[in-house]
Amino acid sequence: MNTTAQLLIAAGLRHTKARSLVLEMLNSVDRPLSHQEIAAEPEIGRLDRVTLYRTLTTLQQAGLLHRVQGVDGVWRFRGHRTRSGKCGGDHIHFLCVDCGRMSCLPEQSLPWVKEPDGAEVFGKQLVVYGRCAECKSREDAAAGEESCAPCGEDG
Amino acid sequence: MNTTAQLLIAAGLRHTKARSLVLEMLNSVDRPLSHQEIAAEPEIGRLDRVTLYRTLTTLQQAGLLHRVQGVDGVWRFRGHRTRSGKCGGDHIHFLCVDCGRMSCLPEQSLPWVKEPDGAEVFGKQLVVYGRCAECKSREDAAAGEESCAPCGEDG
DNA sequence: TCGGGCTTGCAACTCTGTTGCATTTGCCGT
DNA sequence: ACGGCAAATGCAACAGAGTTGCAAGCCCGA
Repeated sequence: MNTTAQLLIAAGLRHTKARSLVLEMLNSVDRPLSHQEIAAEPEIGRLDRVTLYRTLTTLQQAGLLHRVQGVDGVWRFRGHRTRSGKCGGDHIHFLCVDCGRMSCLPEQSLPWVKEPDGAEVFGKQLVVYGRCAECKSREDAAAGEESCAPCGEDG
Repeated sequence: MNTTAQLLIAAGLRHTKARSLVLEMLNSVDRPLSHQEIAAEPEIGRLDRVTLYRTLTTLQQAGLLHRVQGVDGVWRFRGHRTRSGKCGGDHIHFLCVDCGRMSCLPEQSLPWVKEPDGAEVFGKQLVVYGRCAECKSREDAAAGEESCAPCGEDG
């Protein structure tokens, strides 16, 4: 019995193939992955799309994952217990709008926010978006051929 | 010639019916509106969906609007020049996950964020989500009939 | 007024995510 | 080990946001 199975059982969930695969994968990566990225793993890609969505929801509700949404409207999931230690998700995230990869900025926590009068706050998320170092250098290298203005948001 | 037409022309855009209607509406409301909410206006609802999407994009790129995305994945647009003054969009937003209304928290600006090494930042957005005062009191009143646990994110 | 080109409308499509239902499977008690 | 049942999975169909291609219409400058 490996750690993944233990985590599932400890969370009061049944130990199924889908859950093992997904949890195993998300706990082995140090950034939040989208449904698409997760399904790119051959083993997981063989699962039904719906099963994957439901598995992710189940694991998240059981407290084994957290999820963040990018400015592309896509949810990304990350295991709480990754190789580099625990990750509670309570920090800023960076999304590259070119390659779609999201990364955590764990040293920068979320600011305190005063909620509107009478409102109840469930959560908050701060997403910084732009171009990651890899995409930037790739595009800078190709800039000689054609200029492509970065389409800034919040104009 | 009213102010809306002047704004369009000053931005280098043609003065068309669709753009006037949309800009007029967004500049008369003090919170960001989704495509759906904008199309609920009878005059605007008569426009084609695609036209409305394209109009919003055009106005945003021309710097007359800014847009924010909620945790529901839907973009919301707000005019820069509303009744209550200018709004640059550089503040925290609150989204009610019950009624879907987004509101600005103008007195709370976004924190400074250190971008990852080598990355280029286009923008950032901080969205706080929960239940607004109205929805909360409505649900609290109905709580006697059936209890509905708020499904917390980032579990 | 006229014509070029930007804008709009229409149809079809993509992508993310959800719902209902039948089938399969994990798991617990025997 | 086995049987039953609830939970999990797979399948089909759907919903909603947003996009693309193309033809028709409208703005606006000449």
